[in-house]
Amino acid sequence: MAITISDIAREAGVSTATVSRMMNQSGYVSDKAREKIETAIKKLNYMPNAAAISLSKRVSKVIGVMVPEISNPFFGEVIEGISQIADSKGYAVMLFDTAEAQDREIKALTTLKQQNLCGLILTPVFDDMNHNPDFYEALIQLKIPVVLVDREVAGLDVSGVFCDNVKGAFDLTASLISEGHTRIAVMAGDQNLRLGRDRLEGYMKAMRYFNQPLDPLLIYYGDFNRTNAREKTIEMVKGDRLPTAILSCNNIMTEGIIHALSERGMLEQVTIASYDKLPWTNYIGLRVKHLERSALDMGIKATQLILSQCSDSDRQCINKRLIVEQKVI
Amino acid sequence: MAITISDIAREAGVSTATVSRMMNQSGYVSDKAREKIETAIKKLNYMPNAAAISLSKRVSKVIGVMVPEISNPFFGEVIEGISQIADSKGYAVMLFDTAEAQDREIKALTTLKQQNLCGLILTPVFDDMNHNPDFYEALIQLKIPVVLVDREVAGLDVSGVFCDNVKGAFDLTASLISEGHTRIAVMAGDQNLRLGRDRLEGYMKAMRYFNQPLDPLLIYYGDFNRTNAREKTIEMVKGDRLPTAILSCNNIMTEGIIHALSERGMLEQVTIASYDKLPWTNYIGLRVKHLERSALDMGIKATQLILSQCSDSDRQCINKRLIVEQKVI
DNA sequence: CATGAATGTGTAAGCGGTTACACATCTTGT
DNA sequence: ACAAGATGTGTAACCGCTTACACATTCATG
Repeated sequence: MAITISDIAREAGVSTATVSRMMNQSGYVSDKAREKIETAIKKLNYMPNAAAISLSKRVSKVIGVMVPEISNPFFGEVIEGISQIADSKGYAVMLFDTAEAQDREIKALTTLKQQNLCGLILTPVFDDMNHNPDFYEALIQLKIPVVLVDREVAGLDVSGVFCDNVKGAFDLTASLISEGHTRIAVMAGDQNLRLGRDRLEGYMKAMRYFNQPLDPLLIYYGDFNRTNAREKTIEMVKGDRLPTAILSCNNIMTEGIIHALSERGMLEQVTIASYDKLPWTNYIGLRVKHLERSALDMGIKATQLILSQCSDSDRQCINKRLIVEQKVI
Repeated sequence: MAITISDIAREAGVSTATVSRMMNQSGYVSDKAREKIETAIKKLNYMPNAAAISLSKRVSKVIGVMVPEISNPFFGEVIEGISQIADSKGYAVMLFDTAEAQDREIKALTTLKQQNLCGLILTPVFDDMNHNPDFYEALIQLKIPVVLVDREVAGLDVSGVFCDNVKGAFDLTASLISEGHTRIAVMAGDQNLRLGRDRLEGYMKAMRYFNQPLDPLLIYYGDFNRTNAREKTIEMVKGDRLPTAILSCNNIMTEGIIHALSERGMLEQVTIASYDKLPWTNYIGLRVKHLERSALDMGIKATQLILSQCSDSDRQCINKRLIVEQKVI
């Protein structure tokens, strides 16, 4: 059987209340008592039971994390950032992979609800409240601090760490234009996601801003996934008038695009610009223009945001909207 | 305030004990009572408090997962597999990233110990008990089911999901030999890890088995990391007698090797065989011989193992050592 | 029809902490 | 020297759920 607070109290010759007060640095504890308790804790190697604490305090030092795809390196890095901070502050991380599926998202939320989590870091499957009302209703009912990562949800008043998607796509497109490209195709992402719409908008904005013709035939609608992007690219290069450059709205689709072009032996003929980097292109000297931002940093910032909201006992904190830097490389 | 079991008991006109018995399908509950309770649960949308359950039962439906590097796609996939099974069985996953650092591993274990986890899936930083005695001592003291993934620890009597590293490296090497290669270099992994030694052994075994000369100058000691492998490869190709093939003992080092060869314009001249696949090579039509195994499957198997041990109340289960399939592609 | 087993239910004591409250004792300022 | 606050500590109720135990029924059987 594990050592309990009563064991410590007995060993130190004080009451459990005093031990508890000292553990929580709440209330008064004399130096003498403190010392005796510390000795007892060391001697018996006492570790408080998290469930008991959670039950009486109604919160635990556990942060919930929900991501739509763990094996996406972007989220891998985000989680790494979260884990770094959480670990160092003595918080644990409870992870849920929603696999981009709404039902798993809902299910995860119910599991989560039973755990007295101190906060939730979330990248939702859908960033539209109307698209997913049950989920968002349940989310609000949780009444715990929530921090969104990467996908902003219009109308949901919680903190978040995002990037400026319009600007990012604008900058990438502008960079292509400045290199003299005129026929620039875009592989847009899922238009059900705000982020997908914003990036497409950034592209269009740049085209207009620099007085480029906006050819609707150069707009391809992918859905952020690899296979689909590959198929769409094959379609794209089938015609006679090849684009000279392609803007890919995320790194996974970029892989599909590269795959398709490589199959056709056209990798040299088309310039690719990718939203988010693809580390491996560097290993083979394939220059892919991309927008770089730090997923690690996004994870770190999100965790700091959550922790500050958790400790803010009176819950008076204003929700913060952090925008991370990103630059064309 | 959340709905508790007493609310349900009152609503259904029974005692909390009956509600609890019905929730746990333990003891007798009449159909009449069962029905009334079910109605009450639906009506009030009751969700039991995990901390309370954990406190009274001394276990929770939470599986601990400790991996040395989340952003490594191999572990990403493992976690995905774990998450799939855990989710479907109503278990939550508590994740710890040890970042290949012993101190973080130890720290994670203490956090973990306080959580009444029902089991732990673990890929340790060091697979040698003597190398890390404190950690393994603490691990055993946990007295919960442990399942190792990928890194076997000699002398630690717990379940695990592994692959046959000697055989894998042997097969890869044999495949290179059968293609007529004679000067086959090997980029060995960290020799502090059993898995590193085993893979090197597989290479040597194959060379001997097929009567190939075993040139010690063809053995390079990497440490499973990319940058190091790149540097070692640059060294390797500097000399006059180039190897015709390189066996890389993991996929991360393979990236470093490809990087080095690509820089030198030698990618075509050397055949690469990699322990574990590199999905992206496929996108650019770069044929890299590799050993394929399913990380997803390893995660799934590990979770099933943990769950079967958790439910095996009398803890009489023998530890199982599962070996996953792998084949040269 | 008596009787022991099977079935069904409630009471109350935990699980390991937290914390309101009561009750000291020690400082101050006057 | 004394009231009033500051400091320090213990008692016991409570967090929400499980479960041993006691007590009722109902059922099958000789």
